[in-house]
Amino acid sequence: MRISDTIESFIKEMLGEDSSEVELKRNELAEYFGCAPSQINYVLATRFSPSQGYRTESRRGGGGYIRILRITDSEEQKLTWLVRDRIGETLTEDEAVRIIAYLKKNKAVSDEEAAVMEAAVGGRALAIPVTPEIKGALRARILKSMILALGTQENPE
Amino acid sequence: MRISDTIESFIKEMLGEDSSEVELKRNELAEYFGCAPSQINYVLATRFSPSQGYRTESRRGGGGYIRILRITDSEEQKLTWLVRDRIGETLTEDEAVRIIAYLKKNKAVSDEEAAVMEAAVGGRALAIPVTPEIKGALRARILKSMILALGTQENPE
DNA sequence: AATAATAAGGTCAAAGAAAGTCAGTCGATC
DNA sequence: GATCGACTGACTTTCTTTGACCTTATTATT
Repeated sequence: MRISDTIESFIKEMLGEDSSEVELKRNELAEYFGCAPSQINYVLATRFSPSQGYRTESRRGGGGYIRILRITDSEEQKLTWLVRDRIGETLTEDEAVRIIAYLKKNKAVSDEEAAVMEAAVGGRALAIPVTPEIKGALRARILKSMILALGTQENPE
Repeated sequence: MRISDTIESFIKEMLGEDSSEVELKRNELAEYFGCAPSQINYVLATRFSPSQGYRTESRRGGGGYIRILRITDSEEQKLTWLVRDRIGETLTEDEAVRIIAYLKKNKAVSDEEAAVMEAAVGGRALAIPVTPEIKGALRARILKSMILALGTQENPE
């Protein structure tokens, strides 16, 4: 039996029914399973990557830890793609605001990110002598680019 | 459990709801938590820095103290204003990228926020039939708006 | 008043405690 | 026999904790 699989099961057991989050000590776990600590990282990388529906946080130093989180309901990415398809060639400011609010509500972006995005497509930013058509197109493109940047930012996979 | 975290909570507890200021004795606190006095300084440095919305004053000698103050409109903002003044009426893509890198380096924005910002002023977003002049002005305005949004946004602590 | 003693807090470097990285070994499979 | 997944260990980076020494303020002494 591959030890990686054992560790994987163990963690998934812990995540189990209820909690969608588990915290562990890398060294303890490694000792428990009698393997190299770095193997834990291997397991995380191969079995708990974002594309597999998990996210991990960690901290080094004294009292360090590794936290594994199940990405809850259909994952930011899906939202992202959906929204991206919903944005056409042009966009009013109102529409943009609504879309950003939606992203925020669904935890696809943080409050800060949302603020940045709104600023980028807001009236102040685009107060410039171009036709309304161009402005609309601009808004759509800027928002798309930003959302896309978010999506491709994380997860080196 | 990390003792630094315990001390952090303790202080935040004291700051609590109402008071935005708390005064304490370094040695007393250290003894109370059974740690080296200098650890208090460590906690202050890592958890109550200006960029985290706090400022500290202190005094040595007999009757000395350490005072911790929550800051309302802050230091980091200063960076923000500075940069904002540095951005003129127009901006090339290269300049924008450099400014964003600067913000990132100074921890004024996170990696994600930087990515969003770059996307907003990047070539893809602004690939639209307007003159280079307008594009430059647009870039400057969008970036300014976004940075400004950051400044007024934060401080949920 | 000048000085000495005492009572704080500040600094910094070093040690310790985790976790991360990456290149490379080892089998199994194709 | 080349490739792929599992696994390891040496090295790196990050965060925490401590202690020895420094600076500054107050208080007591002459």
